Amino acid sequence: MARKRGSHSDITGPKVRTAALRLFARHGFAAVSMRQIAGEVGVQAGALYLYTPDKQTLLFDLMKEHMDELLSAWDHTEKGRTPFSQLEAFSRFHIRFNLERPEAIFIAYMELRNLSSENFGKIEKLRKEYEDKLEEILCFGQTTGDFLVPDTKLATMAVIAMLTGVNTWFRQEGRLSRERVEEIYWDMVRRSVAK
Amino acid sequence: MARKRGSHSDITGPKVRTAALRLFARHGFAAVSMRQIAGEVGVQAGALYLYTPDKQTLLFDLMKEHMDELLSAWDHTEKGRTPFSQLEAFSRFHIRFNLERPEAIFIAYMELRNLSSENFGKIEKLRKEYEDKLEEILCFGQTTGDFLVPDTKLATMAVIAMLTGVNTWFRQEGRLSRERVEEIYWDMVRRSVAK
DNA sequence: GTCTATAGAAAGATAGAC
DNA sequence: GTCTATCTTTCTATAGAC
Repeated sequence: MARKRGSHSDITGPKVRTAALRLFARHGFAAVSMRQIAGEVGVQAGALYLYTPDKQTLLFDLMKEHMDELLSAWDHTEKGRTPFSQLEAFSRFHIRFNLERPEAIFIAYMELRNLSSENFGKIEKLRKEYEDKLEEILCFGQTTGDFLVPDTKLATMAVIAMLTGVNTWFRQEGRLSRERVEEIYWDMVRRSVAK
Repeated sequence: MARKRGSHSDITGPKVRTAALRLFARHGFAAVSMRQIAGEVGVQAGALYLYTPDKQTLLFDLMKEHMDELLSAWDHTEKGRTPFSQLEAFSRFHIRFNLERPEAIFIAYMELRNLSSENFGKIEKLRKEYEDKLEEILCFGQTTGDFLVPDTKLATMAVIAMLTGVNTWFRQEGRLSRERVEEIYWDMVRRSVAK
C-alpha cells in the first residue's frame, strides 16, 4: 500500500541500464545523449545522476556486468570430459549466449575504445580470462592427440572470431534455427582443429 | 614558383581524409569533432567545409573509397583455377589487404550504424558483392566435390569472420610474421571446408 | 583557400525547490 | 526521488573579411 510514488530506485535503476544498453547498442555510446536515455526511462536528464555518477561509469557497469555473467555462465555449463565434448560445449555455449543478448555483445565489442584506460584494463582482463578457457581446451586436445593445431593462440582467436560472427547476420525469423546454426558451426570448428 | 601559398586543395583534400580516417578509427565517428580533424590537418574547422559538404559525407566517402578499393584489388588478384587455389588466394588476400589498412577496416566494420540509411544501403551492397566472391568459390568447390559445406551462406560468413578477426590482435612487432599468420589461417580455413 | 567570428543547437553535469 | 532551471562547454555549420 505504501510507496505508490517515490522510492522507485529499485525499479528505475534497472530501467536506466536497460535503456542505456538498447541505445548504446543501436547508436553507439558517443552518439547517445543522457537526455535520450532519460527520455526512454521516462525521467528528466538530471535524474539519471541518481543512478550513475556519470556516463562513462554507466558504460563500464554494463560491460562489467556482461563479462561477469559470461564467465559465470560458462563455469556453470556442462562440459564433458573429452576435448571434443568440451570444444563442442564451448562452441554451442558461445553461440547461444551471444544470441541471447545481442545488445550486450555488440557493446562489449564496439565500445571498448570509449572506456577510460583504467576501465578498459579491467574489461580486457575478463575478456582474456574467457579466451583462456577456450585455449585450455585446445591445449588439452593437443596433448591427447585429438587436435592438430599449429598455434593454439591463433586457433583460439580464429575460433572465437568465427563463432562471434554469428551475431552479425543471425535473425530469429531467418532461414535457419539457432539449433541448426550451432550444428553447422560446431562442425566447422571441429574440422578446423581436429587431427 | 607560383602558388607557394593558396591553391592547396589538391593537398589539403587528401590530408583531411587521412586525418579523418585516423581519428574515426581511433575514437569513433561520433566522438570525433570537426575541430579535432581540422587541428590534425592544420587548418581551421570552417575550412573543412571546402572539402566535404558535411561530416556524414566525409564518413561515407571514406567507406565508399575503401570498398571500391577492396573489390578492385580482389579483381586484380591472381586466383588460379582450382577451388583450393582460389580459396587460398581469397584467404591470403583478405588477411593481407586488411592488415595493410587497419584503420579503414576498423571504420568499415564499426561505423556502419553512423551512416545515413541511404548511404548505408550503398555500402551494404558493396559488402555483399565482396562476400559473394567467396561464396562463389565455395559453391565451385561443392560442384567439383573438393569441398563439403552443409550451407555455403553460413560457411561464407564463418570464413570471413575468422579471417577478419586477425586485425583485432595482429601486431607488426608480434611473435608471428604476416606470412606465417596467412599460412596458419589458410590451413584452418581449408580444413573447415575441405571434404 | 583560409581566416575570424559567430549563429544556433545540444551536450554533460549540478543546484536547489518540492 | 524527481522536478525545473541553469552553468559551462562543445558541437556542426555558415557568413563575410582578406
